[in-house]
Amino acid sequence: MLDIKRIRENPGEIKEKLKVRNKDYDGAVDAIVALDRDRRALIARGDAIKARQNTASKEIPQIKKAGGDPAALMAEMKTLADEGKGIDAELAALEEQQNTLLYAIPNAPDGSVPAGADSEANPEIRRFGTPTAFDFAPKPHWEIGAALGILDPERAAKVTGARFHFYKGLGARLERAIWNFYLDLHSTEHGYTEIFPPYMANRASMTGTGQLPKFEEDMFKLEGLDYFLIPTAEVPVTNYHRDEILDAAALPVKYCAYSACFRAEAGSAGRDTRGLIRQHQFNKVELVKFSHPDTSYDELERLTHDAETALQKLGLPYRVVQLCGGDLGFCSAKTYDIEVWLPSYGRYAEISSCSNYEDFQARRANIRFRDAETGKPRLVHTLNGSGLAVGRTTAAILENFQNADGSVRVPEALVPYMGGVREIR
RNA sequence: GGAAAGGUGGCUGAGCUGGUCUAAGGCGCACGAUUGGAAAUCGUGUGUGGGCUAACACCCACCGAGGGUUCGAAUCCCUCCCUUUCCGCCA
Repeated sequence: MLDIKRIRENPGEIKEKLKVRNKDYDGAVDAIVALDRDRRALIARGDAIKARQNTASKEIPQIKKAGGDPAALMAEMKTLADEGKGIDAELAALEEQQNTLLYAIPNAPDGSVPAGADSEANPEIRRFGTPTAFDFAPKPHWEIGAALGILDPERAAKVTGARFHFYKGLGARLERAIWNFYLDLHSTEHGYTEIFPPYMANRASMTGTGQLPKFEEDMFKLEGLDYFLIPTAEVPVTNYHRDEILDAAALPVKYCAYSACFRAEAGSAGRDTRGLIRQHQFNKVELVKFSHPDTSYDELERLTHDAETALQKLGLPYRVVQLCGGDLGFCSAKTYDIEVWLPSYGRYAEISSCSNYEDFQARRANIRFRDAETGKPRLVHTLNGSGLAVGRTTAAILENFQNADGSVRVPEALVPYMGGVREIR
């Protein structure tokens, strides 16, 4: 969430920044400012009562000790206590209203974020390679997978339901090879510490990273427990340091994590219904950084390059776009999407999203570092990006490296992970 | 899942028959004194969040979390979470 002090002191600036998102938050900002004024007045009244209670409760034993009767003072205390409870209740109500509004306001975009309504307006930053050319009619990955007997959505629909897949044989091996390759790349060459997280997280964690309270319908919740299946490893890995003060000298703290990811995909009915692109369960390697505020935008550039390196090593053509205001995620101040060339779609498709959340998440999750100069705790900046989505990589490999006879070439970088297999046929 | 014992500041550890707790003592840390320098010793300080401030000062909250009893709760009661040990189950 945004800093209430920042909103209080400069509501106009916040309103202007939020306008880049192509939505109007003026009303919400004004409401927060008004609530904040009432709330602070109430705090002052409540604190004054508590101060009186504190002094009086020290006088009572002294009066008793001196042989006096504290009845009058105790009567005053009784009325003070009742008054204090009334104020506390009023204050709690105001705070809840204010938090509801604060939790519903997205992050203020960075100054470099261009205006724009949707993904059509995302500027392209750079490209690697060129869209794959074929001298035969290429097939979509779901047809390739079915023909090779390595992808089986039909049985997954029987066993579970729509938007699930069985991988089989070299298909399963390929998927596993990809995430192992990604983890090795980032942990050994890019300096990320490998983490293997729980696949479920509690409500406090989901609130800390921003999935809750706004996006509860997008997640799978466990019945009878306040646990949710994680939509990304970002949730457990970022919350790993929730309510902690990190050592400033250790920044940036960098983690990479493989996990299965679970998304309800409410609202995407009918979209990407075939193939591996949009599943309820998919594999992903996530990169997470906890950065000093002064260097977080440099860290975003590096993180994006780290993710791109994986595609370069695989030889997959891609491009990097910057998300415009209307396409920017709720928590993000700036996001680059990496899009891999997908022949069946005839366009580039998202395979990674790299974002600087600044202190928006850190404030919710209370993740800080101790400032070397002042000795005081400050909020870190959190960043994350896919490094990369595994299922979509499998799809991209099957499609971009398919041969006329239906076989698929295994990228050189993955051959060691495939036990020497160079071709899936 | 059952039983028991616990959760106190950066760490350790007392308090837990309600009011000198404004949370002792120790360790650690910071600064100062002492010293040629250091160790040792002595002294002072040492959290987080919030309110009000130009700032200091001052005030409020925080003893796992949330409620309750009371004029007053670290202390008593209730619910939940977590840790440890034993039992059960289990990969």
